[in-house]
Amino acid sequence: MKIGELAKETGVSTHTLRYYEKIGLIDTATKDASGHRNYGAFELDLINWVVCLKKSGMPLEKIKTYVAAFKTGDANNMREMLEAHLVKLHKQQADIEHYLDVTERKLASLKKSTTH
Amino acid sequence: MKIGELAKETGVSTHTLRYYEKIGLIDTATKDASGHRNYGAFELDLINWVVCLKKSGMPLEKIKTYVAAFKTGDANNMREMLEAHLVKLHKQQADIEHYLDVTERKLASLKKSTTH
DNA sequence: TGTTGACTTAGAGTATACTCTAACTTGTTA
DNA sequence: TAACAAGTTAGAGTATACTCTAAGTCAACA
Repeated sequence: MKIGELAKETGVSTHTLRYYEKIGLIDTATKDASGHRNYGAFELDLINWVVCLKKSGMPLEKIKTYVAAFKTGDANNMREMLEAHLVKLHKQQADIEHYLDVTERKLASLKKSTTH
Repeated sequence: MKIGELAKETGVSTHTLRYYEKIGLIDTATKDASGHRNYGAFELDLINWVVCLKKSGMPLEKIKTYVAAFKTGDANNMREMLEAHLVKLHKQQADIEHYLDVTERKLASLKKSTTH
């Protein structure tokens, strides 16, 4: 799989994929005969997981640490990070519930005041 | 209420409050005899609402638009924005549910592989 | 009255995460 | 074989949102 296809599959632009390589978030890709990056299922999974972490609010530096723990097989560290991440996700869930509540009440009072 | 107290009440730093004023997100505060910004319940509510929108992922530019609609009394625009925001919040809720699921499964498989 | 802490301004600096440009090479199709 | 799309690099530029600095003013207390 070339970089353009990986970009399509993951929704991450080719620019960003090269950027992730540059900052050391992902390993330097192996290159084919013509010097083009070559990716497989492993990279596809990795990028999708990175996207999942990033979208749930983890900064790239922390994702980098997680990926590094994965690469060195540091399961303890990985488990710790995932557990901390779960806690954050649960907090986000509660926060959003609260924001939904506040927004819904705001909207309701807005509708009320404009119909009278 | 002076800027330091508003900062304490809202959790937004004095630097950031002045920044919000500078970018036009909030109006230039009235000043007391010694030139210090003076805030009341209205500003406290406004900043708390801004924090709520910001924390639920709305960029400052959009918040600015909302606040502007509020100032001009454009209830239609406000309602539209709030409804769009609710949709986004519901999407976020679903996303987080998904991320929780993925993370929990990741953690479970990690624990499994390290205990055997 | 002196010192401490909070306030003021304009403007510079920082952090995060891209995003784009220029100049070039390679692969595929008409 | 010409042209066009997609790949390569190093490095510059952008967007968002702060965050801090310098130099000064003001208010309250010992």
